[in-house]
Amino acid sequence: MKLTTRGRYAVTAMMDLALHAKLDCITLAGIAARQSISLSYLEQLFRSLRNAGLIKSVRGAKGGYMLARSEKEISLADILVAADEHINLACGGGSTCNPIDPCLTHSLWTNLSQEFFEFLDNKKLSDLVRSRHVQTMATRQDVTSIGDIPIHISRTIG
Amino acid sequence: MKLTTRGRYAVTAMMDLALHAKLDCITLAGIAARQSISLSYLEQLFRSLRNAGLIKSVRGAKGGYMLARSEKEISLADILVAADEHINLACGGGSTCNPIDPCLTHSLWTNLSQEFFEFLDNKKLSDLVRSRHVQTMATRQDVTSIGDIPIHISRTIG
DNA sequence: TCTATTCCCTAGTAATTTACTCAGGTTTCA
DNA sequence: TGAAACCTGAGTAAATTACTAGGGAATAGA
Repeated sequence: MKLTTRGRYAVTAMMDLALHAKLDCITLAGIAARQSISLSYLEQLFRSLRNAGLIKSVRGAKGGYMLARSEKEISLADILVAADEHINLACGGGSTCNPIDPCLTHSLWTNLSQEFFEFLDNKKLSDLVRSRHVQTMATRQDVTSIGDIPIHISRTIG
Repeated sequence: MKLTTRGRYAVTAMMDLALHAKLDCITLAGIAARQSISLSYLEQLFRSLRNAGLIKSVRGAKGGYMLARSEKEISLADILVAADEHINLACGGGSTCNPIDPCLTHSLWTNLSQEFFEFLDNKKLSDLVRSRHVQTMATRQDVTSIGDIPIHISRTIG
């Protein structure tokens, strides 16, 4: 049971938006630099987020992105679903499981998926950006991203 | 956020064990037939479940498998973890995230993983097999699996 | 109007993971 | 002894993931 990079990037990018696009829209290039995410990949991701109505875009020079609604009205579930990160543990519905003859665990997964969804839907973007850790990180990123010099530290440290 | 077939099979097979191996051990071939799972694949899976101490095996003719401990002492988390279905939403820890310079969402995923784990650890095998739906299914499978004729219904129905 | 900047879109692709199959063991009961 | 069952390692096709490439379209400012 894991999350793909896509889902993680989506949440990271949305938090970046919440932290930095308070008054004006911000560019994808900025997010890409701050969060060390490929620009092209982010572009694809942002199309999904935009289609889902979570963000709005301004085209052209001085353009960029900002949240389409308040931080309080965007949940983790909203973001993950928008990023095609379906919260669905259920069986695909192959020949071993169909409406007439469901598999032994069918209702188990259906119910669990629902519970997970509700859990994630109760975590709002506003809650996420409020944490101490995120606040510290955001300030640091504002500083270190000047000049777009990504800082890479070898994993062998520590 | 999804579960792989492996994790689903593991839970299905453990439920089958709980339902059918009450007094004596049961064969993998039986589980494979009842649950429409490939025998070879089940063998691999059962190796993991056995290594994790969830089931015990009896080799030789008349051999088979049974639960290694009580249904009440085996949780959904136990099964999923044993099946390599790690409950870990956290970032892999690439160059963008390390102990010194963690990514923006690092603690978020760590905490969420923990909450999901605890949730799944509270669901015991005994709870799962007690549901009405499972009881009905189990009885049906006892009957329909006689002669090992798998029943396949086209997905186009309905 | 031109040009740089930005979003927008489609298509491809290498690497990884998944869900198996295959081909043999080994152990035990009858 | 031989059938029934577990046990094991190796291989592999298909799907998925995490990107890259290469353009196009809209807009601000000169």
